[in-house]
Amino acid sequence: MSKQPDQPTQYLQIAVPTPLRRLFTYQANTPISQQHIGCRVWVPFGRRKLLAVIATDPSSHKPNGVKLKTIENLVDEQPLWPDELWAMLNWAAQYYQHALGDVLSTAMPALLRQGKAAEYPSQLVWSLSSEGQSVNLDDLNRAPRQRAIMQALQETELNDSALREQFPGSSEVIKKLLEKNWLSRHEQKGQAAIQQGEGEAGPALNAEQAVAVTAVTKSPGHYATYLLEGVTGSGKTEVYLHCIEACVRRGQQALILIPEIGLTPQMIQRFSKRLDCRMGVLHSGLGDSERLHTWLAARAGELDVVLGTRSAIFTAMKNIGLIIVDEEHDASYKQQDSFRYSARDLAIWRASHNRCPIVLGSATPSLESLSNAEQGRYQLLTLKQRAGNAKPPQLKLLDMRSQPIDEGLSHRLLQVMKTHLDKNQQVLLFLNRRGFSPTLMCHDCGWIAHCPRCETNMTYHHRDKRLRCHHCGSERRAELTCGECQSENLLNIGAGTERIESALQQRFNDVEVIRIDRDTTRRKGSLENLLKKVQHGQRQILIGTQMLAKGHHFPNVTMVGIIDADQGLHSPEFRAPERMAQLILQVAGRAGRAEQPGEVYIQTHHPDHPQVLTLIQSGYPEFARQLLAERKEVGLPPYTAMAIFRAEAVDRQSPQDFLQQIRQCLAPLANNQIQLYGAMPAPMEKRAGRFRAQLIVQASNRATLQAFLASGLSQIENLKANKVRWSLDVDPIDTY
DNA sequence: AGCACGCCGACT
DNA sequence: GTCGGCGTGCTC
Repeated sequence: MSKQPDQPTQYLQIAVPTPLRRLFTYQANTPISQQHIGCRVWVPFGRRKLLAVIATDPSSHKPNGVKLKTIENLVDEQPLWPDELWAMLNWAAQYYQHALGDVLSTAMPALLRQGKAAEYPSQLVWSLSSEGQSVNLDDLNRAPRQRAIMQALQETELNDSALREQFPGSSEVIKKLLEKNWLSRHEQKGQAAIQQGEGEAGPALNAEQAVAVTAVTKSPGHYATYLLEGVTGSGKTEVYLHCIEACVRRGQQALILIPEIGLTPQMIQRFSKRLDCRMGVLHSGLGDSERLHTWLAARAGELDVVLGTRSAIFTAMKNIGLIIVDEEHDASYKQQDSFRYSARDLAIWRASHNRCPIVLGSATPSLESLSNAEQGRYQLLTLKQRAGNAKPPQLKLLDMRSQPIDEGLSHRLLQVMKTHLDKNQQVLLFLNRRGFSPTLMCHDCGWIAHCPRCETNMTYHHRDKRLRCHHCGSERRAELTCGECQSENLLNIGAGTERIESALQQRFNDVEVIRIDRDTTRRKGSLENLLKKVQHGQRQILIGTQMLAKGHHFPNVTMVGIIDADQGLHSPEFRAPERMAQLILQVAGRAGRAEQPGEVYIQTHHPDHPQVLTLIQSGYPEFARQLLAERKEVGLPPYTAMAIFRAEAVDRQSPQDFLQQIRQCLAPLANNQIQLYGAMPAPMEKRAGRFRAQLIVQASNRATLQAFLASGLSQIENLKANKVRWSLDVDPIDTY
């Protein structure tokens, strides 16, 4: 492209995908205007070519002191993002103190990140040619790979990626078949990710649900955050569906975020059954080209509803009218590496800047959201009634102190289980610890099997007699003798789900015991199979981890047992009690969904603990109120804003030394609104062979924190962190 | 984060 | 003599 002689050279600020928190100036070789902000460009960067984004207006001022390179080429004619989303991404880079180039890069569908055109991707689709259709498969018995491919294509045509996935390493075979003229190829627009809903009618709303729907839908075009607090089974989804229908009827789009859990397909199915509109779905199982297709369709306004997990918050929308965040307290909304954003918090920003309502739904809202509701920033909507008049489950404590205990199960718990099983009902037991036993110890000398890479015990898995570290994944054959004294007298201390399962199988030998945890659901489809078994069964015992807790319907479960409620009481994590309560109530919510009222038994060694008592006797809202009072007392979030600098290295000392340097950069900038804690070792100092340390920054509010971090970071970035990897986490959800 | 340059140990 | 270990420094 030739440059007009009368035009001064244009200089562009470019956001390059690198962790460096600054923009880079390039010369333009083609006329660029303000309209190009948000367009992708290829740029030379160091010794490589990177796909970057034009971040600001072109300027005719040449910055001095640096040699400038020229952009290679402009990829997009139009900006990738609508203004509102562009604004959100820029804000997020600021707020989370993350490099804009990196933020923009994570906000793009993978194919756009690779430089593919922002057009509906077409797929190569393979089918049999007319000649191929008349081939007799039995003639191909001596070419089994050819036969397999021909057979598959006889049943249905396959797109290129599916074909190569089903028949890995068969490109030569495919070439052969093509030469024989048995195959044909054509380009087809990928449509797979877009579904047309069926618009089936739902149940009538009860009074509380109707109130909630009216509140959310009454003033379109205005921002408000609604905290929809509804116990399990109270029909939050029904409220969502009505709000979405109203939004779509007005001709606007709805964005729905759901947590990253195995039941995404069920949720999708439920939505597509009910909603009579065009729905796009974004989840982890999707291929790159389907993702891009959905993203573009949403941007073009060809979708009415977009449903997806965390990263769906980056979906471009043409006319957004409603955002829903289901299970808003769920930790999976926070990205835990590189760009550590909270999709829930970004969703609130996005709603407020688009002047649309946002609904945060949960049976057990986060303390942040409850406090926002209390202070009038959010509007609280409560659903107390369970659908079909199901009675709320009763929570009962089982005092474990000086009780006879069999493999972690008290005799009282076993008795109650028996009465439920005798009535042909199902019992669900929850234990958030998989494997057989968390500790393998020598009875003679006290030696314990440790992880070589973490400062933790290894968990014994009985099925394959191996020790596994649940923190770093390292594993080995379980020792038969003590590593210190060669004694054969090794003890398994404590119990995980695998051990409970086998103990129950022995005790209730005529009852089917089903274990659901990461170990029994590793294979694709095995979770679905187990769930199906449970759905149709009766007189069964289910034993499982968190996987059981989230969202599934178990209509025949009338009793729930929490095997160990004490884990949350001793953790150094300040959110641990909140998490534990949310988990217990989520599990408790599995009981008594049908006509039979449910019973929930909670085993504890601390039946007098005030937190435990409050949760049992007064319920979650009161429990949360007390926790909030404590947080206020000691100045923890949500009453302060927090950020954590983390550092890790192969040696123990250098992470702490490096954070100490950071502290020295920050200390002079601090005032009485800022507190620094650390550098100190992380709660689990050694993990996966690396030592970790942290420095906590607390400020009286988010704006103060924000300004403080921004002023300190340029200096910090110039520190040389040799061998130390460091990161900054704004609004961390754990100090892990 | 990449990626190259650069300076010291075991190989053909 | 060279292949390659990873320390260090830079990226418009």
